Formats: sequence, structure tokens, C-alpha cells
Amino acid sequence: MKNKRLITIVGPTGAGKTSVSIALAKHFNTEVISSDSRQIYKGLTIGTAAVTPQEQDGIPHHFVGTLEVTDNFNAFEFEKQALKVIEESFEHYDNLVMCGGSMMYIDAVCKGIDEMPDVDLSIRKQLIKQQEEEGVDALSQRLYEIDKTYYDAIDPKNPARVIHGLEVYLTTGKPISSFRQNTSKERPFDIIKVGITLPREQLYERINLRVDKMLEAGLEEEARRFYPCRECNSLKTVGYRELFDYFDDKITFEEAIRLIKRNSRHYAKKQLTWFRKDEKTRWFAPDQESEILAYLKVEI
RNA sequence: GGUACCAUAGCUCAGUUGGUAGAGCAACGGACUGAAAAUCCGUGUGUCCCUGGUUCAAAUCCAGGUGGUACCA
Repeated sequence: MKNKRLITIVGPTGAGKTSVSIALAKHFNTEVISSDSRQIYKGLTIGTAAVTPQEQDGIPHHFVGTLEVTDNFNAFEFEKQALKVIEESFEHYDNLVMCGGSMMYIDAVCKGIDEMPDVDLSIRKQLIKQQEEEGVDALSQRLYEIDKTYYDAIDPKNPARVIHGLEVYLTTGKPISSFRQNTSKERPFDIIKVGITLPREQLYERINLRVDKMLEAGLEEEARRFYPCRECNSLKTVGYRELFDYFDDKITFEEAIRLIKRNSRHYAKKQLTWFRKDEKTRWFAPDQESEILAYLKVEI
């Protein structure tokens, strides 16, 4: 039997992954799995440039607008749910398209991540507070005493990772390193990675322009609607947090716009750094549809 | 055309009595397995407009040139 293929489209934000994914899904007469950690939330449509029903053009999309912004979600959860959908879909299709820029979500599906215990979020909250008051060094020191293996593996100046180590220990009584296997899981399907990008200058221009378009489309109003949930993880997102600062009178509107553009560019750059590491990714410009199809070895 | 002022990083500019230069913004590189659009770490990237002069030594002083700005004609 012929191998099933997960055609995985990666690349920086604003490069044009969405339209490529839909063209490919149409070509293969299949569906799209979104690997975007923000488009998965209901209502964050303008600010995340979520694929619209018009753009979808009848192609079924999974994991777009399916969660409430108050929901907690993570890469491991995504791995589980996405694999289930992928498995079911492969009963009907030979090819599936996965498209999105969330680096760790993509890796979770392609390589898997270790299962870890659920953490007590009140413990996390407490640790965050402590970090803000005492600084990260105090927490790093504690982590060092509890779990030297993990301490050596991470950047002790990075509060998110230090806190994560501590919260797992405080929740389970076991060091986080005992849960970390760091092994790659094999998948029962082929994964083929297609990168979509543009020359840096063009990419940045498109990103800046897209922010202007988002504003015209009502980003400010959308952000205002979610202001009450500004502490939710789902809203710790470029485009919203800057506007929240504006709503809080911390910065001017113009400054917020400037920062949204800059932070989007930084995000794109960070994505490129991550995606570049995977040598199996074959890179294309968003308009190279026929080249992409040729690469996927099909008749044009 | 005349006078004055200016010319330094991608941009805006700082640079003391001469000792080959540094801030902000922007940019660039990297890490990252249960927050990942998160969270961190790192990097000055320069023909100091050009040519000549003075000097041990010029971004700095002098002359000329070029370009720009303002005002006067």
C-alpha cells in the first residue's frame, strides 16, 4: 500500500502559507490541519490572520477557531488531537496538508514530545509572582538543588523554563528531567516539508502592510472585545498585547502600531531561525505553486 | 548669486583641551520538549562627505571642493 503523506507547510508569518495550503489541498482534494497555536482560538480572527471561510473555499480546516480563549492548550495536547484527526483523515485521503507557523506544534506532530504530568496552575501562578518579586536567580538556585540535570540543560536566566521545571517538581514531587526522554517518535506516515518564504525585505514589507490592513479590518475593536481576557495565554499574542497596553494608557496608539509591526517582524525572524535548522525543508516563494507541485511529484 | 549653519552606523543624533568613535530606534545571529505569536541569550554592522594642509597623531584645526538646509538677494 502506498504511504500516506503529511504535506507540512512551514515558514514565517506573512509569507503566504495559507494560500499555498489551500491550493495544495484543492489539488490533492484533501483537507487542512492548522498548526497555528493562536488561530485555534475562536474570535482571534483579524489579529492572527486566521484563514477565513472565503479563503477556505470549501476546504475543510481543522483546529481553526475551535477553542475558547479561556481554554488552556499546549503542544502535547495538540500532538494528541492532531494525530487523531490525521489518522482518521488518512482513511479517506492519501495526502493531507498541515499548515501553520507554530514551531513547537509542528515538531510535536512530526517528532512527538514527551508526555509530562499536568501542572497545577495555581503553583505556576505562585512561582510567577515569586519570580517577579525575587528575580529569576533565586528560582534557578532552587531548581539547581532539586534537579541539576534539567538545570544544566536549560538557560537558568529564562524564567519560563525555570518555572516550568519547578512547577512540575512541586506538582508531582519528581524532577522534570525524569519525564524528559527527548526522543523522536516515528510516525506511520511520510512527512514532507515545504517552506514558504520571501526575501527578508519583502517579507517585512508584507508584514507591515498586513498590520495596516488588520487595523482597517477592525483589529482595535477585536482586541477591545478580548480585553477582559488579557491575562489569558491565548491573548499573549502579538497584535493584542500591544493594544492592551494602549488601552491601559501605557503607550500611545501610534506606538502600539509600531510595536505590533516590529514584534511581528521579530516573530517572523524567530520562525526563520527555527525552521532553517530542518535541512529536510525545501524552500519556495509563495507564488511558486507549480514548482511546489513538481517537488511533490505530481502532474501540474 | 551672497551669507550662515550642517555633513559621523540603516535612521535620528552625541562625540570634551586633537589620541582612529557611541547612544536611542531599526537591524542581525542564536537557544528553546507540556506558556512557543511564549520565554530567553548574544552582536556595532562605520571610507566620521571628498581632496589636500598643519601635526608624532585629525571625526575634531585650516583651505578648497561637493551635497543639503535656512535666510538674504
